[in-house]
Amino acid sequence: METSLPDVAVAEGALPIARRSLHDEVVTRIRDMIIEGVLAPGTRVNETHLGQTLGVSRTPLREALKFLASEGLIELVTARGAVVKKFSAKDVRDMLDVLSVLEAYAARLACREGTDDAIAEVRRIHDRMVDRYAVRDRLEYFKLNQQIHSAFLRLSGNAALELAHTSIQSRLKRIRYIGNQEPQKWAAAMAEHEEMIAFLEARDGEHLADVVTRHMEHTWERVRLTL
Amino acid sequence: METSLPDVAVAEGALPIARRSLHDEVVTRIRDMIIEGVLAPGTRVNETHLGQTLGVSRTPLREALKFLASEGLIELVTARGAVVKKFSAKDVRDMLDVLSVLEAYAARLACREGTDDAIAEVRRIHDRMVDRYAVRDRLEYFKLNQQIHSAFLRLSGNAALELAHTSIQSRLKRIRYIGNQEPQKWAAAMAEHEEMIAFLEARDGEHLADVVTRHMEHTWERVRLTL
DNA sequence: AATGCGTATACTGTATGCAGCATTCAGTTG
DNA sequence: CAACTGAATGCTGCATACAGTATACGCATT
Repeated sequence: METSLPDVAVAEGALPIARRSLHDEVVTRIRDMIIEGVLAPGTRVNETHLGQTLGVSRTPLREALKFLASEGLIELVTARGAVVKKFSAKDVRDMLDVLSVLEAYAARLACREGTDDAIAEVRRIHDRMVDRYAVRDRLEYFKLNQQIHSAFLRLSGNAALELAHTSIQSRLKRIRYIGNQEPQKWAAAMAEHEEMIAFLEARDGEHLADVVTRHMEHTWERVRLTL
Repeated sequence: METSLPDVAVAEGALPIARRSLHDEVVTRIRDMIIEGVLAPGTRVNETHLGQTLGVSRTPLREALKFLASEGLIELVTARGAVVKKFSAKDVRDMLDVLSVLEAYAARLACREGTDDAIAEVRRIHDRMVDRYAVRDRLEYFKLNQQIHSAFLRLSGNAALELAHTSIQSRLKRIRYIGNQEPQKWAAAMAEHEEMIAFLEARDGEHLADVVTRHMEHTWERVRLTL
């Protein structure tokens, strides 16, 4: 027997085949539909109809709706089914306030706990985002922006914090996507991001927390007019 | 026609009949089972079996599980079903930290936004809790304690804050229930609650935030040994 | 005896069917 | 003509049935 050969065929780098369950797939699809505005707030979701659109039976669809209801994106009314939640200006303001509190806390943690590698990874995403900004690719910019926030939260090493953040973020996606239309405001947001990454690399938690809070305040100003 | 009679028979005071859907009922039942320890962490949930226990078919049961998964109480593994989540000491510590941040923020809001009536209501629950403490009724004390925290969060008037708090609180219920066994620690927790209600009534947000943070820190000390 | 393979069993994932409630529209009555 | 009642329709809520996958056990093989 050739000793150099491994006993079993194990592909080191190979990840397990990503087998997303149908309801998981459906969850993200419905989320996207809400973000894109296909499912407008206040809309009553017809299970049979939406099921046919997605090519899925009602069962996994219903399971997905329950999941989204727990996230607060959808409201379940007894015997009347699922309704896409409508957010008032106050609701949005409240969510941004909570997000602000969470991110400020995450900022301090990230500067303390984040590994150099992980911070470098955030920098890489940031640079890609700068590229997208340079050519004014709004959709890609938006996606990378979301990625940065997620990566940033992950730096904190606090899973509960990450989950709470993700839940609110998911509810706000639609609104944030609509906002940020004007070039000036976009540029301002970009500048803040530059500040943020600098403080992160300097591991200056307090200043980073300040910028993050300010950033969220400005997000409100960018967004409030669209409500 | 007798003019004093109302045109239509409308019962002013009568509330609409509370019709909870089955899956909603199942959600709370499963939560309770986890808190009581009937469903131990790490347990794989057998849908057929649990369904028979609750006298429910698999459909609403599965829907309830999806809901709880979104809350983070249960983990969904593809083709292997639902597993009751196991929390490490770090997980618990992290959750308490986030809770601390959220409650400190809620404290400031509550002192600013809470109506006198609402604060009086919290006081009433508090007094009932004191009664239960006097006779060392642990279960009732525990329930009222949870109620106070909920009522307190509601004072803030921020729904997103409340939702985020509830979600984490729900995950911690089991652990908090086990903790607080020792008379000394229980007494200390009680004393902190006295402080809290006093600052709330004085609408002293800063001091209230301090006490809340301290309270959470002590909760960790009360709980850490049971992990 | 231990290991690997194949089959059987059991459980999850999805689809479909049925019952009950909400909504709407038409008929009826004042 | 207006308002109310009642039936018909459509949708949700739940149960059951079927298909696909994981797990466990036994058998064969080395």
